[in-house]
Amino acid sequence: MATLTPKQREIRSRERLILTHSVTIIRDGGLAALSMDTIARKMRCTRGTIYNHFPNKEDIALALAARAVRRRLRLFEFAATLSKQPRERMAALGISCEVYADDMSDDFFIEQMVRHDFVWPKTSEGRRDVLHDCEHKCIVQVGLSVHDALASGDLQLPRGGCVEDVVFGLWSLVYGGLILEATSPSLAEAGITHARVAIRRNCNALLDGLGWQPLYDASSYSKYIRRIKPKLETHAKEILADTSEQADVIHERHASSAAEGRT
Amino acid sequence: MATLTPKQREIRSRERLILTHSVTIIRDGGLAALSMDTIARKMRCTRGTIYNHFPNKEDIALALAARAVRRRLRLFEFAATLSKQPRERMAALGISCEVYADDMSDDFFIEQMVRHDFVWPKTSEGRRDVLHDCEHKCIVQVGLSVHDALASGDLQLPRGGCVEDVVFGLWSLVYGGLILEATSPSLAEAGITHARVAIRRNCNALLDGLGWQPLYDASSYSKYIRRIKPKLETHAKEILADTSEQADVIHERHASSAAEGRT
DNA sequence: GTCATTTTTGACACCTTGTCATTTTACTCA
DNA sequence: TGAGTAAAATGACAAGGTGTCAAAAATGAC
Repeated sequence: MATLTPKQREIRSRERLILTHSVTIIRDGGLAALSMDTIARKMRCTRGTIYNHFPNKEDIALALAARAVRRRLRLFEFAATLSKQPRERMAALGISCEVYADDMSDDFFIEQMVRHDFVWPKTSEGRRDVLHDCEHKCIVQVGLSVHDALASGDLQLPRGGCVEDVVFGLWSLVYGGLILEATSPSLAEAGITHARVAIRRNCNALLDGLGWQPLYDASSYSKYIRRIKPKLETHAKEILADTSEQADVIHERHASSAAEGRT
Repeated sequence: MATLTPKQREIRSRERLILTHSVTIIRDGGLAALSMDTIARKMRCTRGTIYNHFPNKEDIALALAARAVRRRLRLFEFAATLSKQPRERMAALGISCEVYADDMSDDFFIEQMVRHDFVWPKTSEGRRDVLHDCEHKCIVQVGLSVHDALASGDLQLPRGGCVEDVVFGLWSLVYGGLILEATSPSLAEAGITHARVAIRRNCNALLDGLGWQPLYDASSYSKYIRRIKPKLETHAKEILADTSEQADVIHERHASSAAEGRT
């Protein structure tokens, strides 16, 4: 069972091919354009074949989302290595979100799309778990820097405050801000023309409000960002280029896939 | 043209009936359960009749969303009357968001749903404009309090900062937080069990970070919230009970609807 | 009560989904 | 190399949704 026949290898690689084609379809037609038929036509096979790999298109979207979160995690992990100072590391994590939304925008969008009522209820539980697991790890990663700040004394939480609340605040601010930027056409009209700048400033204001040392200093902050942003962008490209990661096969229509994929 | 025949009145009220039934359907089956067929069956008529009022189900959802934002605006406007002190007024606006998400949760959810790729592109431009207009007014409402704070000297913006950025920050924090609370199952798992408390604390930290006077004081803050939240809840109920607002008829299939609804 | 107008109807053509018996293909072993 | 078996690919199917439109029914004016 160790060696795979050519056919088996073809099938296995098709998993990835389905995802690749799906990304293309979603990119230039939105999630609405993704149908088993569209994919099948692109792959020059019939719908039935695709059903051998995924139980429905929602699960394909979820597989894409899972891959997206996995990539995001890798970017976060890299960002966390860029500085020893907790507040700088938080800044790096914040910027990595920007980079994620810009340089891995397909992934950024699919993550949102998958939450929707039309998609979420139809997805399979197993794959949902994979997604949650990665998400959790992302949150933990951010939490580590907050813990470090506490340990080093840079940050003192107010009575009743906890690490998770801080993480949640930054997460809301960055994610909320990016989503608003992406989906609220009334934003520009409301005078918010540089959402990114505003998000950065607001994150810093929040951390300052918590008394996180050293407090925000415009020049050293922007100097630091200028230094690390290119690194993050380069790393994002590397992550995107990395095709080594195995597609997580969960669904099985024929018993064979199970035997081949697990035991 | 001033007086309406019984038939005309029936047709006009049906618009509202469609929306009412749609809310019920969405509430206990999600937006995915909403189909022209489902509505027609509930209303004891055929799909064709509904097409006389709305060009597609997406526009029904958008009409619901527009009504939702209109209600949100009314709640905001009320919240703004609750205190003369800018920082207290900001708190009232923040709490009104909580009340909106809790006591007008159908409206809160439909607002999000409508943004989605499956819905947005299919909606009619006219109704999208109505939505944007209301949204804009909501933002302006929050902006007024920030301006007041500047005028009174309670707040001094940092070099390069602008009112809109502050509004955007609070908006991201509250909206982002509420959305995360509603859609991220990994939240609890990550230790964020009291999202509402966290959101409040983070908003205050953000305002403190900007130096907005008077700085956060736990006891006076919670005393204030205890005083105004019931008022907001009562007002929310009143808004929900108010059926007077005219459904904004935009779509017309028969020329008659246009003549009746506009000139 | 009749007639012109407007509304409602239901059948239509079209699309997408998920299933499954049947056909085709690939691998194994002689 | 060829036969047999196991697996995968196929395409036809039923179900269920959309949006349209000619025809039927209902309404209100006279």
